Amino acid sequence: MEKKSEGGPYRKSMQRDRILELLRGAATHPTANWLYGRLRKEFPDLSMGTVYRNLGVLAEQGLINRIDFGSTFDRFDANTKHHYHFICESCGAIIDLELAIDESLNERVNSTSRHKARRNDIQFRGICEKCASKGKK
Amino acid sequence: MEKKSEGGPYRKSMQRDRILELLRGAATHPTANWLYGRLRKEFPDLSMGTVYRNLGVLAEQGLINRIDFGSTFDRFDANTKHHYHFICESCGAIIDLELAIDESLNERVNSTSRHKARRNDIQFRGICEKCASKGKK
DNA sequence: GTTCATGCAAATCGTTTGCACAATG
DNA sequence: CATTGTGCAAACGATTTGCATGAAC
Repeated sequence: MEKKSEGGPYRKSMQRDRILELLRGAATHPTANWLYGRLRKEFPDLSMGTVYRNLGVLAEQGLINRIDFGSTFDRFDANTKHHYHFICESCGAIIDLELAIDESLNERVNSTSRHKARRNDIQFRGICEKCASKGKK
Repeated sequence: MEKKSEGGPYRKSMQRDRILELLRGAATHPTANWLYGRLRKEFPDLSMGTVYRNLGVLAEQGLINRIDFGSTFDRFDANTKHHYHFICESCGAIIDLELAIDESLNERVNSTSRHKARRNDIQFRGICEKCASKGKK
């Protein structure tokens, strides 16, 4: 609802750079804890506080998005252009889809109700490519 | 990911009945805390534990759904048939839409990727009827 | 009466924050 | 050197759980 107006004059930090790199390289959408586990190998005494603080900064800079549906954990996404998600019901992965954004869906809302829809987000649920090929369920 | 297989032989309880009634009567999607505040008038020494436990039971029975996007709170929904949501960017309300479910969207995913989509959930964002009529930007 | 539901309080979990020190510009 | 970033630990807020008592069947 509110806007945190702006971002200060950020400095460079190894930890932050690596968090962004990991997020950019990740096929799915890591949790803070996954990043923490990953980064602790490079920064043995990294703290969760640092991970969260940097995720906050990166989000403020618009370099990543915080997404949260379903699970108890927040997940983070370095793909900041508008896109839909696929959630695998078998392995839990959250995958970015290439599918074009369909703005015309907004008009369905606007013509059948008095709400003014400006944007829509879709999560598809089913079995992801990987799980499907494993024949898992 | 996991399935909690089943629901035991539940007994009747005033508190649970009222929680379900309140959820059914609610236009938007209450949080546990809203229910707690509301119910404390009828059950002065109600505890949060009871609210959460009952929400869990109702969800297990398939009578309500737990939904959580965005906010820090879980919200609950007594409308268990598949439907899309509208989230007001002005007042934060989460509103059920009448809009027909569009299964054909799944096919777009299935033809452009190797994932198998079975279901899709859409959240529209914008300004709700109420806020729009108030002229609140 | 046996089992489930309750209220209470403590515990848990993910996330945030205060602080003193280290690193950046 | 002024300020931002860090690690640590404590704080936080939402949710969960253990336990003794009370209600449902």
